[in-house]
Amino acid sequence: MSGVRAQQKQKTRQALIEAAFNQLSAEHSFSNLSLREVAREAGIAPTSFYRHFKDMNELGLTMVDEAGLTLRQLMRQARRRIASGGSVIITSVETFMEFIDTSSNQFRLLLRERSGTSKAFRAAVAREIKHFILELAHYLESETPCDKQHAYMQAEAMVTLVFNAGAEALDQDAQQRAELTERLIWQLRYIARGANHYGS
Amino acid sequence: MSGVRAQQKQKTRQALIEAAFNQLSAEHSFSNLSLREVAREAGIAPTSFYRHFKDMNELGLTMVDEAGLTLRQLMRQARRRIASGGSVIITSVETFMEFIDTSSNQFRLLLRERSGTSKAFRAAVAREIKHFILELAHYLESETPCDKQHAYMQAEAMVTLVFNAGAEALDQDAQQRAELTERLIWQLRYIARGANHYGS
DNA sequence: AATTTCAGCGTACACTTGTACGCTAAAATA
DNA sequence: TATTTTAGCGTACAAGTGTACGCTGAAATT
Repeated sequence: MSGVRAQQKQKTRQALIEAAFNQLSAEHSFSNLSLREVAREAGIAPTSFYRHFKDMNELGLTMVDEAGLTLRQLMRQARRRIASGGSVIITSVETFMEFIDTSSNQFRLLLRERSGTSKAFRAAVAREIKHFILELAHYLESETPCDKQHAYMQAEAMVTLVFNAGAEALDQDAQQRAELTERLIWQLRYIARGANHYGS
Repeated sequence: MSGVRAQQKQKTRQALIEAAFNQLSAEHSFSNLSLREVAREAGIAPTSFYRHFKDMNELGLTMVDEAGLTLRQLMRQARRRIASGGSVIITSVETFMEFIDTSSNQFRLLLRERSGTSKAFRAAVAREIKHFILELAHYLESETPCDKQHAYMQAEAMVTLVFNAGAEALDQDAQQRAELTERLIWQLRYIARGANHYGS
């Protein structure tokens, strides 16, 4: 196992994934990608693609997983920052905005495939987001005076708003983003306040 | 003017638009549509398409306008229902869910192109949504004890949640939708409560 | 050392796509 | 009535797509 051979295979597999991410942009969505172009950028022949993925679909699902992983890692980092004494809401929002900024193509993938044309894709993205919501709900339940049900609904609403703000931020400059972020923070406060009122 | 000729032209133009809407579905987004297929379903030769639209893009923007119009008409109807004594939140949500149900392809277009690959599309959808938000903000400002700024942020948050719930509802059966709707209504209450607290 | 496995290649094929070009017939205009 | 306008058609073409098939050489296994 893990010989020169398998190692090289893993390498070009990753090259395919990275090539595909590279080709995502504001003007290019996953469904616009062609197998041939991805293979070209990865430096292999079109037909060699099949040695790694059965389908473009399979590649895509792998990419969703990878983007989800990135997101989860980032939020773990956010939790560390919170533990060492930051505001929950502000730190989370800032961290998420960093994700939009540094991994915009990964975010774009999640954003678009959430309402894309493949049920499997939509399900995969929904799973990632649900993970996110559950984590936040768990936190809210233990740290605030809040019913379990209300904690979940609160978390769901918050994640929805953050995610959507991220989507808007993609098209904006620094100035607009700052305003957007400020509004978002207010909106999260509304929810926190409302949920605590109803859920205790 | 308005002779037999112009009338017929208008008719096939509408046929193109309807053909395109028909071809949208859970598995087929606008960017997957091909000029030829749309022309085929509309019953004209591919090259005749250009007599009506310069581009598939131009068709798409027209479709966004049409979907926005449908939405606006529906919400006007909602306002009438509210005026004759319904709960604001519940009536609005129900009306919106009807829109998802009866015009799902129009909704799908707005939903997807909001984060699609064409800046013009994104802007067009954003415009429709903003219109929506402003209307709601105006209402909230006059009917609840709420700062102008807070009214806007409240409206924005509410519209975001409703829109997103609609997106989720697309993949769900009646049972799940009912649960989703119930959660959504709670979440809107959170926001209303929170905004009224901060904005007065 | 002999054999098997398999990542990557090149060729080939059947399709689909957008659109340029010129024609036709009927409606509109003069 | 004679002329112009134009919605719609058919042909044609270059470009791009996914993928079937068989080969090769080097790594892995026996």
